[in-house]
Amino acid sequence: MQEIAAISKALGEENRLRAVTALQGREMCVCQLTELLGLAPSTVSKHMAVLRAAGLVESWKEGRWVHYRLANRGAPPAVRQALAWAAKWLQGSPRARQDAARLKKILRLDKEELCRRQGRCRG
Amino acid sequence: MQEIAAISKALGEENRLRAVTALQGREMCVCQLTELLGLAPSTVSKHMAVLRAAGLVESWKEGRWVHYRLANRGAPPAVRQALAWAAKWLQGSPRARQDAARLKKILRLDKEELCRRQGRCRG
DNA sequence: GGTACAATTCGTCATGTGGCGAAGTATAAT
DNA sequence: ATTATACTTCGCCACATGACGAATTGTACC
Repeated sequence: MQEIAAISKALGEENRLRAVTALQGREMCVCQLTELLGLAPSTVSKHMAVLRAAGLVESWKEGRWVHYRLANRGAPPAVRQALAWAAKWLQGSPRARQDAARLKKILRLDKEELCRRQGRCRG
Repeated sequence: MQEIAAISKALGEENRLRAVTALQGREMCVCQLTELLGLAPSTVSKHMAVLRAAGLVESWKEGRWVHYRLANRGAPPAVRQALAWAAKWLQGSPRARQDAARLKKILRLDKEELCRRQGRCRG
């Protein structure tokens, strides 16, 4: 029951739902998610930690970057079904559409430029 | 997206999951739920209000009693599917089993006796 | 080694949430 | 009308959570 509660709780927050939706069909690093969500990196990191603790996403390091993807393959059935549920009903949501448009632009930028846009590279 | 978040948030709490599980296939009044969950009536009432706001349960008055049932019929598909998901994966949970056993006994008592057991009738 | 930098962790704050008991509301019984 | 009672609302408290910036960590590049 705790596992089901953890999954539900993880999905019970708008910004995390936005992240999950953005990860539909692609991998993203934290800096891309940060740009999309418009939150501080530390905040995004915490959100992703919640999603990972619930088993909804998995992450791995590649150089300095940490990539996240949905835990579709090899995840418990309850998790897969929850993700499918969220994806299905968020599809038409205005917020999801809006994010999808912004995401397109973000994915076109390379990471250096992204960083510059966030104003954290001019040390 | 807010609706999906509200549904998830409502299900993201153990006692509310217990209530939803108990309502599987039956209606219950608040005093029965209170006995099952072992919480104060006011707390149970608040939990049920959250579930109702998310569209997961519906309630109606019958005399002094307020009955709750799952919002299966006529509810939005996202709600029905969420309830089905929760029911499916809570089935085997130890907590759910334990509650099911206690629930059997509670349902055998009539409401007067229930009230007496809760020690709120000896004004 | 030293610097740059993506990400996380830490410290802090404001707000949200779960819990209770007391007070209030609505309905039944006397 | 008065009392009893099933539930909700209100007021309060302790704790959880989302947000940020600062400090820390791990990795690449001089």
